[in-house]
Amino acid sequence: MKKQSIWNENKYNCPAIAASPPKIIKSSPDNLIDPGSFIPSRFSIIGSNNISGDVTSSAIPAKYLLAAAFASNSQIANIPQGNSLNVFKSLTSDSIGSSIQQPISTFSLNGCQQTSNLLQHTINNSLQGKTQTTNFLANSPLFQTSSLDQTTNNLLLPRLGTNNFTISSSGQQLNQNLIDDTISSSNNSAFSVIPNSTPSNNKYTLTNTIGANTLSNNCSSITSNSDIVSAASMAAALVADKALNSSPFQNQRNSFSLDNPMQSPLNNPSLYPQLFCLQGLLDGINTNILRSHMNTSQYKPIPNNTHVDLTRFRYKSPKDWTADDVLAWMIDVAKRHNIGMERFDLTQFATINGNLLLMMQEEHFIEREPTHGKLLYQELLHLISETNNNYKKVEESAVSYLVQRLKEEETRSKNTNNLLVTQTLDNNFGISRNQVLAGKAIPFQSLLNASSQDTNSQMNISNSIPSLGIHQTPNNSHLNYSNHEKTPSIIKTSPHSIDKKLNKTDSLIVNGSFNLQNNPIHPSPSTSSFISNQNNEQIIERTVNTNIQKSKEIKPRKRSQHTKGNKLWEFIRDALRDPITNPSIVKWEDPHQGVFRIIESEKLARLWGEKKNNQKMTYEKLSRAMRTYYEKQILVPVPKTGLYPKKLVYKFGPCAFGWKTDMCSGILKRNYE
DNA sequence: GGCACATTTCCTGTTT
DNA sequence: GAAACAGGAAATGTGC
Repeated sequence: MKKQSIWNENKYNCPAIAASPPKIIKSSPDNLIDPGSFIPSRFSIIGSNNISGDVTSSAIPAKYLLAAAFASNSQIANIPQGNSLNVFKSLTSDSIGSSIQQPISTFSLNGCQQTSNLLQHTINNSLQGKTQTTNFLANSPLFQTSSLDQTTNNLLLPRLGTNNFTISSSGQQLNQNLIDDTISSSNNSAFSVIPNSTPSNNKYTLTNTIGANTLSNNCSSITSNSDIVSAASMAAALVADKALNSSPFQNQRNSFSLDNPMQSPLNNPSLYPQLFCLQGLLDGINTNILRSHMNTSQYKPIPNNTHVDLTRFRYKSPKDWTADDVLAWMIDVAKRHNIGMERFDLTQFATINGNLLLMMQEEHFIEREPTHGKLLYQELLHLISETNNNYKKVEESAVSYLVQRLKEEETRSKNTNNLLVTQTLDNNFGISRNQVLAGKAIPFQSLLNASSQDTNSQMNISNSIPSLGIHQTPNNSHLNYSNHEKTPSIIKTSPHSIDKKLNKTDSLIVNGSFNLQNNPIHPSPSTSSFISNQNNEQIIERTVNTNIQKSKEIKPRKRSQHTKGNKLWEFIRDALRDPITNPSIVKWEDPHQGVFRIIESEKLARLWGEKKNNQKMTYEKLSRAMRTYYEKQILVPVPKTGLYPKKLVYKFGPCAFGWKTDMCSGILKRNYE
């Protein structure tokens, strides 16, 4: 008998459902995913709204279902034909209690090679999903409240005690084994199915508790396992909605409101096509597949502390990396080089933190990871080099800005009050005028520190700085980065002690600086310098702004407020974030490089015209305006190398911000102004 | 009213 | 040949 589902197959425009339920759904890029034999073991599904770019994933076929399950700390089981079991997950704890999941054991398999491929593919995609989901959720203030437990901070919503979703059912028809499976792990599962104590109407209630607010949705009957999963995916959609509601992207979304049932995912599945595909995928699966035969003792829940934030390392100096960050970095390397995780021995690095990593030589890497050690070493060198270049860029920008301003001031005040200029610089930046004019490198940090100490500043940023982890010195003179470290670090230890630890003296760190291929480079910026979110950017910008105003007391130059609303490039940037316009009107070619393409040029122009109340806007005019951005470095020309389409492709430049967090845009923005 | 700014409009010439 | 690109020059709307 065909199952009656709460999801009407004809109701949704879902490719996976449109045809008869597929037994096997091929999934790009490797066509390896077979949902018929590969499903999450729990209903721990993180929903993904169709936000584009670097915010979250944009598609959830089977692989993302798995990815989501993985991201939400669910175990993943592969149950091939014959009900044999293949489990892959493990914990590799380090001294601080963090851990990372990776496959450790495979049991007898049917179709061994295929399963192995699936496993690898899934792990890769799971990690990818986790990163993206984390990125996405991390942008929501919802997850940044002070009530977060330290041990779960930066983790996904469902891991938080006050943010649990529960699907509580009052029905009798749930598969008892299914209930057993899910209820036994309800505390760790994002979405749990819990039988209601007063069975009556075969309904389940989707309860979303976030803080003090509880929202309940009464849903239809559950008659199959896939109904449960569907319900979980709706819960996932609600998670996404909650996150979006409180996120900076809320204005760019096309979503639903719980207050308006007609906009709920139940009634508007086109907004959540990925989620609504799940049932279609799972309809092709044996309904008894959901671990109903498993012994739960084989399937212990993963502890709460098993999440690793796979993006955090990007915002830190390598020397500040924890062991988790090191592992996350390795995963990133593996992903970028298409190295299967099962061929990447993470355990050998499980207790290595950033400091130790920086002390390791190539042979240490190779020792621990014979196959890819060299690659890891080179990647680390590259990262350090890149990091320092970026840092240098900020410094240079700040310095050149100061030089420019100082020269202006000097010209202006030559006949008036030369002392003022000197005092202004000294007071505001803690640096000497001669130092600036000599083009001497000035630690960028000193700009922040000096400014934050200026009690006369129009803007008090001192409260903001600690929140970013920036430590201030009592002295506003030239700054030694090592003064700002929270804890004593091995970086400050002598080469001798380094030698003791690794039996080598030649490391990447020498006397507080990264020593890169015998070329001394800039000292490592403190952790704070690597925090590159928009808040920081704004603070940097404000800091410089404040100082600009101070140094231009004669004639303050205020920031332009001439345009109504967004500027053109901001409009395009926002369009790239909006699922309504991305990818139909604009889309990313390479979100990491900031390369995007205009798909529907005239439509984009029309939208821009609507925004500016100008019905005569054309792409020709819009593109002319965009070309003015080349001069300002908001856009940079895209090389016509054949890498990208030759037409309608643009690239954000160093002075564009917000398309991807960056640390220097605030400074550079001021600079071109 | 003057100014700065961010486009907008129009144009010619070039490249894809 | 059409569409897009490039960039000069002047005009425009807005906010200060």
